[in-house]
Amino acid sequence: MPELPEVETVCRGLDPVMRGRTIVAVDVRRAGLRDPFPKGLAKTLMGAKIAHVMRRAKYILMPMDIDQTLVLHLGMSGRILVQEEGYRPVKHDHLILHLDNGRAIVFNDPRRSGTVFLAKTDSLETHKAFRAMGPEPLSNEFSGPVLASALKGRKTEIKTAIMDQRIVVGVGNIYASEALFMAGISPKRVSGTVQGEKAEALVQAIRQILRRAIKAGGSSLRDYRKADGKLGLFQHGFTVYGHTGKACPGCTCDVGKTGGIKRIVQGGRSTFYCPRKQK
DNA sequence: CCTTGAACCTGCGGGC
DNA sequence: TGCCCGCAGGTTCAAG
Repeated sequence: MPELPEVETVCRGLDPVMRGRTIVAVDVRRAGLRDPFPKGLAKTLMGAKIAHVMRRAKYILMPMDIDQTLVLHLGMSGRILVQEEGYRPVKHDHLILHLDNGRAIVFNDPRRSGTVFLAKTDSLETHKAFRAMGPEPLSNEFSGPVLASALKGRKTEIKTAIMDQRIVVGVGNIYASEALFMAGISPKRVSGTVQGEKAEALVQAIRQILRRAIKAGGSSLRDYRKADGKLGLFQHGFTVYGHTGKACPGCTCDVGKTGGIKRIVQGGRSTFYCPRKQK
């Protein structure tokens, strides 16, 4: 499910509710998700005060006053909702944090591809999960030359490369297709050939698409919800994702003849693009 | 080191 | 109605 815009939206929804709050009860409803929950998770969290909520890549970080940071990842189908006091758990609610303001923070994930772990706050960046990560796409550390250099010599197709979190973080299957369309680059292009102007265009496209998606509160296809339970709206802003056979904007060609937007599979994932506009 | 493909898990929609 | 298939926003691991 969630790519950078969705995770960012969830963090923005959680922060005002959780900032400075103390965890007064922890409901661990199964042994783990993709990975087992840390040993003694409930005991560790009990009584801890959350400093604030922030995002790194597609991870949600909750640094606490115990020198540890609670780290959550939503995987494919995860959501985190703010509920009121007296909330009754439903199917796939796996972890619930009760706060001293009466709110319940509920992590629900049907496919259980999400994860929850604890990491030392002062050495977060050296944690296994973050060590090899590429730059944040919306930061100054991400630029045409930086991307070009990361892609140099790579043989994989560009679509696969920009979803590789070591190249740049936060871009997933939807925004990869959308960004490549915006940049006019074929998803099948050998990534090492994306240099110079092409790399610059792709960087600008990735930034633009992610910013616009954040403004819309992310994209709700099936599972994803904002922390208040409402839908994101950027799915209405897709140009190519899921638009197989439709004309792309401004395309004057006859869709009946050209087939319009095409769906292919790369690395086991669907890719959508316009073979005429993307080279 | 790079690249590829499979695996993890549940749910939904389409075709028969 | 039921069954089977393919598909779904991510990451990790093994093997070549």
